[in-house]
Amino acid sequence: MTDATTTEASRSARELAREVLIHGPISRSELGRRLGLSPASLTRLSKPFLDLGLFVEGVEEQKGAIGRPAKPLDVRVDARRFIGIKVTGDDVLGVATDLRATAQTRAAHALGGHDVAAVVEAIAAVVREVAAASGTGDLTDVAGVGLSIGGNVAGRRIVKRAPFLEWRDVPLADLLERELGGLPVTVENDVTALTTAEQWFGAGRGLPNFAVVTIGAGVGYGLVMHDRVIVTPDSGLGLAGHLPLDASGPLCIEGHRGCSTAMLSIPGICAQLGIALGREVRYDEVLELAEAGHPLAVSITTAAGRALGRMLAYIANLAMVDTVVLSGEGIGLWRVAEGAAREALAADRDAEASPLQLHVDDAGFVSWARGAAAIAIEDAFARLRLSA
Amino acid sequence: MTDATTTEASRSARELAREVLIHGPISRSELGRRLGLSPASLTRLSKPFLDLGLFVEGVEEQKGAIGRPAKPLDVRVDARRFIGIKVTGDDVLGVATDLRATAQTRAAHALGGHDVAAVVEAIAAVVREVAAASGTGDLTDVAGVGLSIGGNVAGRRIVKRAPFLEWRDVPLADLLERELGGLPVTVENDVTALTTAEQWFGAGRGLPNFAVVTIGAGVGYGLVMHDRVIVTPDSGLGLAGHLPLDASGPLCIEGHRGCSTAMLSIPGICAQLGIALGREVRYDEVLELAEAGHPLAVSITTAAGRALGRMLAYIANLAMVDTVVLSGEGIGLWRVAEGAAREALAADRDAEASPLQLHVDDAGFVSWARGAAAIAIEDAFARLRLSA
DNA sequence: CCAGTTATTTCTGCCGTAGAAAGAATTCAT
DNA sequence: ATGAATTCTTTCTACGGCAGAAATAACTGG
Repeated sequence: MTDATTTEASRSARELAREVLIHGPISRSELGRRLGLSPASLTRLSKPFLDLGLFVEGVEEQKGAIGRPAKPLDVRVDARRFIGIKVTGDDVLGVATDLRATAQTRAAHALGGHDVAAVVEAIAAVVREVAAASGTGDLTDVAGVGLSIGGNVAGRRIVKRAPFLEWRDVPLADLLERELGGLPVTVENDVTALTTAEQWFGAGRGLPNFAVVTIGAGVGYGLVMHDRVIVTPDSGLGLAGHLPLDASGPLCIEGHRGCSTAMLSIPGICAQLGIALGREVRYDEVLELAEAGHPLAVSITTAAGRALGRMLAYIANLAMVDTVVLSGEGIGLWRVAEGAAREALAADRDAEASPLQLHVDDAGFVSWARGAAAIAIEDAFARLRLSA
Repeated sequence: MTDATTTEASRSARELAREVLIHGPISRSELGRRLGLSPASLTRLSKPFLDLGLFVEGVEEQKGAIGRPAKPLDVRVDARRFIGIKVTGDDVLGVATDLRATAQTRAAHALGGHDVAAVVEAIAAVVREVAAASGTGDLTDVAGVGLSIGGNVAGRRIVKRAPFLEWRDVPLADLLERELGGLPVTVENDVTALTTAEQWFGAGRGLPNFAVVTIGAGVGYGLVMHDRVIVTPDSGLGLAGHLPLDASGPLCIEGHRGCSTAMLSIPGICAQLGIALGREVRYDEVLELAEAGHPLAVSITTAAGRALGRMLAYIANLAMVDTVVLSGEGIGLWRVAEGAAREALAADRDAEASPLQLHVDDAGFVSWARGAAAIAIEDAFARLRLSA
């Protein structure tokens, strides 16, 4: 794979690639300031990326400025294609993306069961489907496949524990690479993957420190500090899913009263209204009823908003971040509960403290698959060899 | 100050100094492994420190090992002296320390009021007193003075806001440097300083990620991630001082029910028992009564322990650390409330999660002054010039 | 058209590091 | 005891990455 004239990307080269991916188009002189490098170094470092066709020199914009106009560097977003897949207990959702994890096509398959071979086959089918619907339609020009999964993942290859799939120690990357003829596959915890996507391409783009809260089947939590996504051996255990938020709230399935899952997750909220109404309710319906002013729905979503606000206060005060990104397929709650959340946040936070920046990523389910693609992109850059 | 043959310490030199300070005595080969440098580099980098007399080559220990025994590097702890000062609203406590912030002498003065000039004079008096009682007794061979203060500090020189002293925008470092004849003075928030001391010389020694919780006049919180103490513009506002921990707890002075200050601070705990007994109680007395089984004291300290356990769970889950250091002059609470705290921690934390490591620094008030000295030491190393 | 300004490239030298090999100080086996 | 093996440290040399200076380029505004 690696001939004699290529070498592993240096630290500076990797930082350059990251900066252009996140902030491009961006001029060499601006890059020099950000990375603390001289203009000379920028010329040298960017050359191999231009030669490879990964970077392009954009046209100078910004008229009116004095002096020679900059020729900003940017990634050629269609230089590579990636596929991101989110696997839940019920289905497989896939997207084909460009180099900035922008989804171009999507596809989904329902899962019949949790048998490993069957799931691998379903994933492979989704991969082939989204690949066929994008680019040349050929799998061979896909640069990588990312897989995101709710659970604990080791070394980006092995699923240690996935409660929704009832899996333990499944070498998913190996299995899928075999199935896909050697295409590089990377597996990561879903919240970690989504956090990476927000950091590189989403609402946390370029921020050195921020947290991510996801609302969906459960409540997820991710943290970025010093430009790095925090991954611990406990990542994927959903430790932020059972924070006590409301001493008079309902119980979750594990018996925690008013915990984040009971108060904020889609099943938690649906169950609360369902019990009150004596029938099953869909999540969309809860939100619609709340918007229409239905007293029970309003009461439940307002309590959820207050719980979310309190959770945000805990995060701001303990993780010491000034920005939180809200995402997940259940983030529609924000539409009806933003007021209650902001009120509770303000009550639990010092008046002199700098305000917490909140960003909502409302792409819903696609965000998860996009996160998987971001992991594949990160991996592809880590594998990159540049000519000397 | 800087002659032509000296130059600013390189990144590797600074990392070497830090590693030896934290882990010395330590052999060059072990240092090479830790810092990712070749043995050759270690020889080169450590030479200027040996020439300056800051490092010594220890005697080889550890018999029984095969091969040439290592001559471990260590800092010469008495090569420099530092002074650390903690300023509260009521008094000034100072210690003289060696290069590892080990306190050798101490002194304290009560403050009559909060007038800036008077406080500066009191600090200077404490500095002179501890200097006179240690080393040569001369101020001139003190390498630096560190000051730690409860409040918001800018640029390690200006006190932006110190509620206990009722100060705003006091250029304390400048004032004190003038008073002390140009001796370098560094000012830092007390929790940040204490956190640095724990990281370099204390219970968090060498850990890349951990949190610090202090119990004292208030409740403090510090965070270390990726080997760096997290400092935000909000540091010193005491944001973790009003976390809701017990919905049925007492109110704090700002009206938060069952917040960390109400449940855990020395005044909070004394007030609870004081109200119940109808008389003033000292903190020591509360702890003694609780140890003796006094029902009210036990009830109050047990509730405090439960609140502390819950706070630790929030920290572990949201700051994503696996270690917490407990410190502060009120940490004696741990003696009587450890059981309740650990129980509450376990209840709020997933059974599969890795256990939270807890370290108690029971040096009490001296820890605060030691923190100030650690800041002075950190600064002295940052100022260091090495011969080329 | 020319001066002023800013961006980028080319050239050269320096600094920090690694690699190889030598040297040093010990243990272990015979 | 003596040599072999092992491990640590130093010396020497070469190289990669970076900065600084100067040259070149591309624009604005008078």
